[in-house]
Amino acid sequence: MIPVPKTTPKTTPGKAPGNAPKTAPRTARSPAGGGAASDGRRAELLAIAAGVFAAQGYDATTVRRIADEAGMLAGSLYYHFDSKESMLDEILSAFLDELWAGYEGVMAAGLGPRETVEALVTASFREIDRHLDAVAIYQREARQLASSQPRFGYLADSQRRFERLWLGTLERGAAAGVFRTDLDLRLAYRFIRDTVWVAASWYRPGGQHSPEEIARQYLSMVLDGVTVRE
Amino acid sequence: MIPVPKTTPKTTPGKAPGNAPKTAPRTARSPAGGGAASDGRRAELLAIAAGVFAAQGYDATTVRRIADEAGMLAGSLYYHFDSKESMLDEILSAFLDELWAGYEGVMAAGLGPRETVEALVTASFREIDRHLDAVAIYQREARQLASSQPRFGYLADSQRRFERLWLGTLERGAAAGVFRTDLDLRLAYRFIRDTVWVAASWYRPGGQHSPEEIARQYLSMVLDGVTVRE
Amino acid sequence: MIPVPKTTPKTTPGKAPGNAPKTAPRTARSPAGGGAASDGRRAELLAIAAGVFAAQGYDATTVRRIADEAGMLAGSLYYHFDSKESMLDEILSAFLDELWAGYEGVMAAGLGPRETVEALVTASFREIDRHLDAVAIYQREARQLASSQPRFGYLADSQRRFERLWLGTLERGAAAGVFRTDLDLRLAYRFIRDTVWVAASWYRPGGQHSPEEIARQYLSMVLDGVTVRE
Amino acid sequence: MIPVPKTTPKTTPGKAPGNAPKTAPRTARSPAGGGAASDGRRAELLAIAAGVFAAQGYDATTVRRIADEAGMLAGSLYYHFDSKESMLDEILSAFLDELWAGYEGVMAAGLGPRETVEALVTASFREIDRHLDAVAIYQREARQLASSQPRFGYLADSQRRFERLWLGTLERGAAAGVFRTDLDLRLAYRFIRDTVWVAASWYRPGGQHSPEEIARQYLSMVLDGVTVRE
DNA sequence: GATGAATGAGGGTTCATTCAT
DNA sequence: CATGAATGAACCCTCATTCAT
Repeated sequence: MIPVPKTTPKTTPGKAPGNAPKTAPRTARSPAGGGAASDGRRAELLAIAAGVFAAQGYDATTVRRIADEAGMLAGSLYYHFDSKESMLDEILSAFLDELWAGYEGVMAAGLGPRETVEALVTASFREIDRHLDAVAIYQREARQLASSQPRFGYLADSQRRFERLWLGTLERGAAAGVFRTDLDLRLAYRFIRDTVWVAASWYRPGGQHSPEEIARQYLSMVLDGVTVRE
Repeated sequence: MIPVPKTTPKTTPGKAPGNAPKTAPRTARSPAGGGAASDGRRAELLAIAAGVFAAQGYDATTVRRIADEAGMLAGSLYYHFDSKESMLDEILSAFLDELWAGYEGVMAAGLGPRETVEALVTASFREIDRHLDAVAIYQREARQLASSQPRFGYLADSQRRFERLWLGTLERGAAAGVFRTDLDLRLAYRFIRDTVWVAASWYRPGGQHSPEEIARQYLSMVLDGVTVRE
Repeated sequence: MIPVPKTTPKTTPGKAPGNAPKTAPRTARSPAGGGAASDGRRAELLAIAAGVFAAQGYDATTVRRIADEAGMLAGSLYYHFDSKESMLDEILSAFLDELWAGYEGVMAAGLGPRETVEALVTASFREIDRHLDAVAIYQREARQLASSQPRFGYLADSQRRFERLWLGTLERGAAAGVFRTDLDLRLAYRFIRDTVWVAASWYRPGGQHSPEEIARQYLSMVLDGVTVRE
Repeated sequence: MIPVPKTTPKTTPGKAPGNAPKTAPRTARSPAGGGAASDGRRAELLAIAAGVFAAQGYDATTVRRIADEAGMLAGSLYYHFDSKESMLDEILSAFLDELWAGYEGVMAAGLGPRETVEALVTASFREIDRHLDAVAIYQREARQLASSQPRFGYLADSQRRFERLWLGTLERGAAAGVFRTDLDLRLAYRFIRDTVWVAASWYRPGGQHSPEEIARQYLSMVLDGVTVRE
């Protein structure tokens, strides 16, 4: 059994802390009480937007299309969001926030290298299951966004943090004699990373395999290979 | 050593045969000499376009940007190509043509399952090395193009053919006791496929590792796993 | 000393009589008490609106901006006013009403030509002092409003009435030998008119000079010139 | 007679030198030979735009309206200009360039204070005659543009330079005993400045009076007053 | 082969206004 | 009285594409 702590919602933002919470519409004085009422609508709209972004690509998605899907007019979206870009921003940063919450839970558990890898991969597949659209969008757009728009600098930050976390784990494992030492670890890192996340391109929630089951099989291949061991 | 036949340039179009050859400009008065003269320019322009498509995404790329990069005005591109879309089309189909030429060479060699997998993966990395931009474009745009534009139906065809080829090989290997039988083969197929092609997202030609070396390490991980075998 | 009667608030609308008084909210259930209660709020809102219109221009001013400044939401303004345009209308017509009240007081005093000019100019500067925003708005927007929107026809009426009043006074003065006769009187009229009103573009209430002091210096220049008389 | 040197087109930009010349369309490589061909069209379009801006105000003018007036579609304007704002920029800076060329000619002539004032006023009326639309636009929009858009900072620069030039001349005149010393010179400066430029609001080229004739009468009023000197 | 100028469709966004609560 | 949410029209601008020269 792979012990993965339930996604403990510590405060571990993927985005640098201090960013605006991005919750309330741009009212002069937003209503007291946390705005729990309109938050539902916001989340709903973001989910719709994420779906369209994931299906058509961010650039190819028109704001009118999102509005159509939401049963409103294009202009009405601007009551809830500043821009198309800010929708994308919220989708991606919400995803990264959750992802990192999960990862930190794993790291806090103090597991051995192999168990850490298993837990991280499992957590990743869970995140793919929960944030499929966001993951797909991330895969397609992150590189370009991170490199050309300061606003999305946190994507590059997250990337770097991600690499440190994984490389560190692999190095620990290699040093401990758990992982092979004849591999280029950077290559191995990319191998595992891509292996996991690209799954978002074909994974459909509610399908044949649960995220955990997929994680188990992926881990089995990654850790032990696809050939028969004599 | 993994024996992979040199990419034999048989006529094996990724696109269904019968498609227009897409070589000569559409002008009534095409340049004398059978288009051999301007072919260099065409290829040059396509390479430029592929570079921009790969870097910015197809939708985000403007025809003017391509023209700028080529030192001409946007309108001038239309002497060489029917449309932006047809540039994309040529880039992708040229890539698939070459890819399939390589794969058919492998299959014609009649190797065993494991050796076939090795040869296919190596051929794939060679293609990534030679057609990096096209591969990147393919990764990003293929799904959407295939599903929404009849013109790009050949992408879906190729995808299906690709799956048959790989699944067949894996099944042969499983039946022969070379590959593990406790895995969902479809999952394994996706695992290997993605693992290989996503490499295009970070691979840079002329870097530290040759395509063959990368292929060797990837195969080592895929086939034998990353953990130490006792 | 220039004798100018205190702005006697006679009922002398700049707008043609018969126009709606524009006081009470348009609601069926208007607040009890005859609207006296909310009149303060109305006036307050109009002052705010006038300030923003003057600072940014009518077109460039958004209703939201006014509402922000008033600490309410844009839609809430529509409880008090029919439209953005009607705010402008009220601001301008209130200003013109007061202005004409002052002018009529002057004319009723039956002064000589020179004294009339002095009194009119002084009254004008007083109005600039009291209705600075309205004057600035008037300067910037009146011509266009008057010529393109029937609703603002009273602006053109006022303009004509204004010209008659001034030209008449100048003609009386020329006939009486007080004013020079070698000038194009229409030119002189425009000269004086512009000279006075443009002051609104730099005048700030509560500054170094009182309106009366400014009027005195302006009159001195207009009547006697800036060169030294031998 | 007031001796005013013909507007000598020295290189005296109202805008800080080093600004882009703003002439050629945004071609990769603009045609050699100075682009004299398309410059005509640019100038034509700018004149049209200036006319509409002057008549309706910048904010109230739609790009479509300008295009209509030019017999083209709105989008086509963007082949010639970067934006609506850049049209405004070119109109205003071209006007200021010419104005300052004229002023420098006057100052270079080394006239006495009174003659300098006469020459400056005459030059101003000439500029109003030649650039009526630009002057009208300037009057209406300059303050706001200068204070809120860095791009139009040169408007504020010009304003300051203008004030120095005029105030200096007035001070010289006062010191020389030509102008009255009992006036607030800053007030006198504004008086003359406004008096002249607001004329743009009613002046129509080709009308009854030539710019020089209007200048003469204005100067007569400003310098000597409208009352009869005994 | 390439340019210069234009088209026309559409895209993101703004904004005055409405109205149920 | 005021809010929250939405409307719908219009706006500036972009861009693939065309075509006479």
